[in-house]
Amino acid sequence: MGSIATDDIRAMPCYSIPEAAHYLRIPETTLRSWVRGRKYPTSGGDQFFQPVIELPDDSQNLLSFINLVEIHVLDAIRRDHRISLHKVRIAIDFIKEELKSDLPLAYHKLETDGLDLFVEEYGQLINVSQAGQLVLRNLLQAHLRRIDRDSAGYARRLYPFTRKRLGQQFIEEPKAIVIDPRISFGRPVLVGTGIPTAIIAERYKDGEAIGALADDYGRPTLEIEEAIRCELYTRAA
DNA sequence: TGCCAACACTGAAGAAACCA
DNA sequence: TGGTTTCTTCAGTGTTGGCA
Repeated sequence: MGSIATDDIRAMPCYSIPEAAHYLRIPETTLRSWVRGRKYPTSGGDQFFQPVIELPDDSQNLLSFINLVEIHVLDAIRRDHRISLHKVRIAIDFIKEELKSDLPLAYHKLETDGLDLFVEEYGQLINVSQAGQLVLRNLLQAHLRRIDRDSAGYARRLYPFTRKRLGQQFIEEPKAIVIDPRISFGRPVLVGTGIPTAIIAERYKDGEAIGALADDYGRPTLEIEEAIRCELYTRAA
């Protein structure tokens, strides 16, 4: 059975909704709906949109690192391939049952057995073509490749996307930024260092040149640019 | 105490999916 | 095919907490 201890640092609530939305480049309101649900008006009165992601503590609006990974995967399924949330819920329930895991979106079996199960279930739900299944598979794999796992198969590190999405171009983005709950309180840092991207972006905003920052930290210019992109991304970008 | 920023909540609109 | 429902997003308002 796939589950994670509640005292595991990865299951601790530590990311606010705006913060998680920023790191994962998802509209804040969408993320809020996914984790808290929301009511919406219908002709027969208000209905409630059920949350898709379960927070570690319902009384706090804080996400865990595991939630971050789940949303990273959900985002690939939902937004990049435009699968309706209704179908996503059905497919998630299906793989949850098949994988015997409470956290199917954050569990390694999604990458092995689950991906095919999901594609298979998704195919049954909407009768997707072989070509469509291949595209879905590639997109999901691109997102899953950005997750490092421990020996038990649970997400240990996440390499968030830092660039604006243009079709499938983002699939080959460099893994320059990492979110690791054991480093810098789980805030994004340059890979292989403990240097928070927020510090780099702050210095850049204060007028320091990218080249100077690269020299100062002894890191390639590309990494500094990725750090700045990660932090200074806005919806208008 | 008042100001400000960040966050939370919700109405409304529009697009997409669903269904008879 | 058209009405209804679902979902996403924008925009506006309310709340809360930090700070001078």
